[in-house]
Amino acid sequence: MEGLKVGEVAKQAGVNLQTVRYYERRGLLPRAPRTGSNYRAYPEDAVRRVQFIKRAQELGFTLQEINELLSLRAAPQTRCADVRRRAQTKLRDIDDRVRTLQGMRKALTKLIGECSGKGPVTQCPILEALDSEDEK
Amino acid sequence: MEGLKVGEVAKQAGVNLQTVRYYERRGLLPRAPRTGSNYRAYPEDAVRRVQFIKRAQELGFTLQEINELLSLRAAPQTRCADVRRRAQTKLRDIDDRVRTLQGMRKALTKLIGECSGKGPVTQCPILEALDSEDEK
DNA sequence: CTTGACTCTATACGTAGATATAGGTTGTAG
DNA sequence: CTACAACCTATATCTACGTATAGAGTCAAG
Repeated sequence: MEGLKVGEVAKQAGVNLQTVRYYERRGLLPRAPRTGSNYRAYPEDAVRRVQFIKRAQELGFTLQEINELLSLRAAPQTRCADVRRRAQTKLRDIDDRVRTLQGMRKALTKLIGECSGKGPVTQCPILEALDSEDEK
Repeated sequence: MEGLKVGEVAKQAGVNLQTVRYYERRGLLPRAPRTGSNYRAYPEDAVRRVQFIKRAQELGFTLQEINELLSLRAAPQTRCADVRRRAQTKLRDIDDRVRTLQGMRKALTKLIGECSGKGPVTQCPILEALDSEDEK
């Protein structure tokens, strides 16, 4: 029989069995075609898709947002300008996140530097770094 | 009376009143000193701290992780090497997130480029971008 | 000295995102 | 044939993170 069974997808993607079915119900995975005995038969790339979802979640995207990201391919009937507009919105969102993370990154680097030095680290450099972000 | 009342902190930080108290209970905000009538009197920087928490949450950090980030100042008795080690762990975590986001960023940029061009976009470029990330 | 907006604690409820369980079917190894 | 694992649907339960409500105290304006 063609395709992966739900347990195989779950195992390969490193998630719980129920999670895969849950994603399908939520529409994050396309509804898998069924075998004669009503078993789900997933295409190979379902595993990649689940892994993508997990990664995106770690970055703070909700399942709803992830769905939007995943839908950003141009479906035949989708107006190109629309896809473009939505992609640009997502792009701005991502850039924001990157900027904030780099603020934190800088603060941590500074902390590590100071800490390998001599003096005591008296303040909370992460808070400071993000403050200066705000002010700039 | 010195300090901000809980409602002022909440308003200035743009969060619900209960959220501030909740963060205090969870240890994300230091327990505020109380006035004679048992009102919380927060220091000015409580607002910044709440804002930091919110930002970090949007980036996918749990309250537990945020607490760890906020604790990364060197308390007088904290061993410097320990702070350093923890900061480096967080730094790696942040770098991972940035890398994944930049993979997505690239994919979206590509999508936008293709879409402003002529041909139909048949695949899901976000998935593709992250795949190639994995393979490299 | 009352009224209204704020505070307190304690407890209940709500939502997102899973994860578990119950009761039943299928597929395969012995 | 039997047993056992993996599957099905439906429903219940769990965790993290809030948010709301109840019942009572505080404070400033009129």
